[in-house]
Amino acid sequence: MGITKTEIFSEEQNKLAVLLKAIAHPARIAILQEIIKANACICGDLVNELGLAQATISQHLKELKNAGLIQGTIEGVSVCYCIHSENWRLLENQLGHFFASYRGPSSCC
Amino acid sequence: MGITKTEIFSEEQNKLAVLLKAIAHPARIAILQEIIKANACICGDLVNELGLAQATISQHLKELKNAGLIQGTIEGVSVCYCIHSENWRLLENQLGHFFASYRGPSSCC
DNA sequence: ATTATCTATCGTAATTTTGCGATATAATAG
DNA sequence: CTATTATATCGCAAAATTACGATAGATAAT
Repeated sequence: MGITKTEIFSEEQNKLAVLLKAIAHPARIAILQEIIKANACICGDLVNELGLAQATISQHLKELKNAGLIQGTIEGVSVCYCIHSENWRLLENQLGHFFASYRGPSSCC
Repeated sequence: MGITKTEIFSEEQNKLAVLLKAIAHPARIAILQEIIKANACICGDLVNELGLAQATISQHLKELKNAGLIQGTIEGVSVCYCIHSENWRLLENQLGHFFASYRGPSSCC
């Protein structure tokens, strides 16, 4: 099929999957790391830093923006991207809880 | 294209992306939550719990196993799956550092 | 106004993902 | 040995993802 059966899962499971999918690509991980490293936001610099075409970078940025992980403000001709701090912290917490919910090895395996 | 350009990214970025992709699906999130909840490992119970076909569940389990997030041991006719505690903690830490590397909002945006 | 620069979008092609029926494999039961 | 049960694999179809050239839109510079 190629279509995920979202109806049978909880809202929380679906939302977490969407956010994780947004990060689950080396280019988008690299973009996020660059944005974090530059602290002040960068923009088309990403095209120079990473070895991807401008259209590709723009598309990845759009996906990260759609997921709410980054936000962009127009700065003259260029666009300044930075982390959406609130959503970033929310995901950080949600993932923290998800991983911490596992409490050590069990009897079998 | 449809092919990710892994050559231009670091080993760390690629590996993290692979692990995140493994979790970035509601069915696999649900499977992991079930395994964690059952503490002692379950197996084909997942087919009953989630509303997916046996072949589909088996495929998701395979992906989680390939990513090293779970492990399965044969228990008679059935297979017992559980969290791979070491790899689980490794990913937990890696993600923790990734999210914590962001240190609050910047000047622009 | 014209030009240059930066970013977004469109269209397309290759590839991957998702889901499942059908079937194969493996282990236990009778 | 045969039947039963549990899981894995195969093959397929639909859909989503990835990447990029071409192009459009918007802003600044001359």
